[in-house]
Amino acid sequence: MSNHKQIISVFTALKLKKLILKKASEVQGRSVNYKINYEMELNTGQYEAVMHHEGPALVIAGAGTGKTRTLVYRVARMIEDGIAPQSILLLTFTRKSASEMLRRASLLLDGRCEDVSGGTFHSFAVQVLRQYAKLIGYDNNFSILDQSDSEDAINLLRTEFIEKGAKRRFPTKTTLQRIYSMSVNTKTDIAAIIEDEYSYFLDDSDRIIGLLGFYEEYKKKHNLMDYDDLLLNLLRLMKEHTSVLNTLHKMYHFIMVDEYQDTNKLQHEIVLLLSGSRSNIMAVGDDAQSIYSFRGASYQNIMFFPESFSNCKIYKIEENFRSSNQILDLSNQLIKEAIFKYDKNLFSSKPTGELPYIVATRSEREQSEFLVQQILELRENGVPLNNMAVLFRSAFHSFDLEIELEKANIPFEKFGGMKFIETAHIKDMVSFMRILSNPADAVSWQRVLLLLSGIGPKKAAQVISMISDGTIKLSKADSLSEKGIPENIREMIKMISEMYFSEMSISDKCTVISEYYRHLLKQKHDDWKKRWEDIETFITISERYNNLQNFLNDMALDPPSKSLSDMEAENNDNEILTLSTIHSAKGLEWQAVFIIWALEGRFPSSKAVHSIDSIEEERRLFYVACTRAKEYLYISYPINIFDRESGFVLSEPSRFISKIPDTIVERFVVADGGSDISLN
DNA sequence: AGCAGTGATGTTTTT
DNA sequence: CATCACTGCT
Repeated sequence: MSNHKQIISVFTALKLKKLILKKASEVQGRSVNYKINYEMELNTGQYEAVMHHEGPALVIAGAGTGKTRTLVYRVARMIEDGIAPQSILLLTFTRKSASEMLRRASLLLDGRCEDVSGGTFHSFAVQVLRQYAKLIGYDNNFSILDQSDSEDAINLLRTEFIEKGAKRRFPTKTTLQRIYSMSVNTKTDIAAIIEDEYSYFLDDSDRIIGLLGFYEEYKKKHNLMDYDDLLLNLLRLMKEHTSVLNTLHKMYHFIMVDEYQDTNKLQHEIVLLLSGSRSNIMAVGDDAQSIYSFRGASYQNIMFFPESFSNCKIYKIEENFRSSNQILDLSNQLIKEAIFKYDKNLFSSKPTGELPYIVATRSEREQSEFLVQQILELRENGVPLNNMAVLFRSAFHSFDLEIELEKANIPFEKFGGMKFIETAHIKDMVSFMRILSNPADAVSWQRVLLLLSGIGPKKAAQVISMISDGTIKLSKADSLSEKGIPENIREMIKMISEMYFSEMSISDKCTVISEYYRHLLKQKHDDWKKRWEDIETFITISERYNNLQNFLNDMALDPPSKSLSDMEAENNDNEILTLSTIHSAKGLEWQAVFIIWALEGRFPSSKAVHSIDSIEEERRLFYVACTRAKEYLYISYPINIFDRESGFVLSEPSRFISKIPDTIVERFVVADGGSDISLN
């Protein structure tokens, strides 16, 4: 968003504020002539939340109770009341869900709804920081490190901290990054995190703390922010610069936060500051669906939300419009055993449906075969493929199924797991582009320099330090020959310099870079042809942008999740089956849902069984999975699976389903029926 | 000194 | 299957 536009929106917001107050006072007495008949279209719980006017509110909305609908109608209602769209801030978990809500609100009312400010906490933070980063010692063109960039940066420093000849292994870059991120997001000392969660690294504690301290300096020096910094620095900006906070208060008068159960301490603090003395804040969420504690989220945020304000209204929405009573019985049963929760019991007025199935198969292959068969059968019975989903705990759980689906010619789209943007070749391309935006971006330099043969960490570090101290500058003239730089590096810097000063469009720059990159790709990967297709997709995506920073923001915060083949499939909107991790399935619903690998050791994951808290989280995850289903729910697990990781044979069904009474589920065992598999 | 190739080792979930 | 740590090669 340009500066200019934001200033205008501040003025419109200010101008309309008087209007709001007048209207609101009118509302108290008699109802305004709304275009939408809210009372008719919503149930009581939803209606009350939609009509909530000013002051803090918490909406506890169980799964499938029309939480999104409530938010959509509230946006429409506020705009009907004359509130300036720009002064409403809608913070959501993904950017997709923000734009989807605003789209629905627009359909409901009119185009003004599209002007509501919205996005994720992270994208909101970037918007603000791009304007004010200077105030806290960053350049406005800072680069955003995603998780793997952050790991790479940590890895650079890691080697220096490894003790020679140590008996135990020093934590990997992934672990280190996780410790750091957890420490930031929960506002806890690194030492405490290690003690609680990584006690086997206790001996390395000092080294880890030292390393992560260097990591922080490194980021500052090279004008880099990781995901956690975005929140942290936004908070700093608001705390240390009242002028910024005041500006934000002038801009945003009403704040709504979706999926509040998945916010962490930093985000909660941001919300508190942002809502200011007006406290026009509405938090919406469901404590039973809190599934992001590994990222520092805490259901306590929602549990204790009312305590953060003096007069917080609480609305509860419990009527479920999604699932059959049979599915709800199972879900309620599951969550009944949870330890901490707001009391709630979902009920549905939907007609009676089938009992959920729990199906045991003898092998993984058989589980896949059973699914294929059942999917085809449902389809025969009129359930389209895009109304079915297969959900699983971890992305790799679907590998075997994917093979079977391909054999059976069932088109599918997978969410979660490895993303387009995370593949090495796309990361390489993004790194080149990031350098064009922030030439001090050492992480990107490191990445692209290592692509060259004969260049390792030492040489790369040397070149990078020459870049940061100005010995090497991006310039139109080739001034590197006298500095003893190897030919291939000179060539690369020359190419980058040309692009840096060029007036070409973003996609043209991408094309030039990709042509340079092609020979490196061929050298490195045998399957370069397949990867090259992805790069062509990347160029196509870049055509949509005319601002480099926006392009890079989106690549870091809202990357395209699908690879080329999936994108093509989407265009001819044929029936496509959804495969998804449960985390990525949040907020979605299907007529038929399959949950696979409901096996002790897989789900709950063997990594989660060590603590009550993480088992509780697995339970909520299972709950989320079940409540995605409208009519049909199939839970399956193979037995007698050898688990390479633990060296054990996994043979117990998931603890979450083993205690479910037989009156509310139907249990099956798969057996051979001639050449076919049949249920009995 | 620093790079690249090789065999052992662990593998959740995402903005 | 990718990452790590070691070792031999330049």
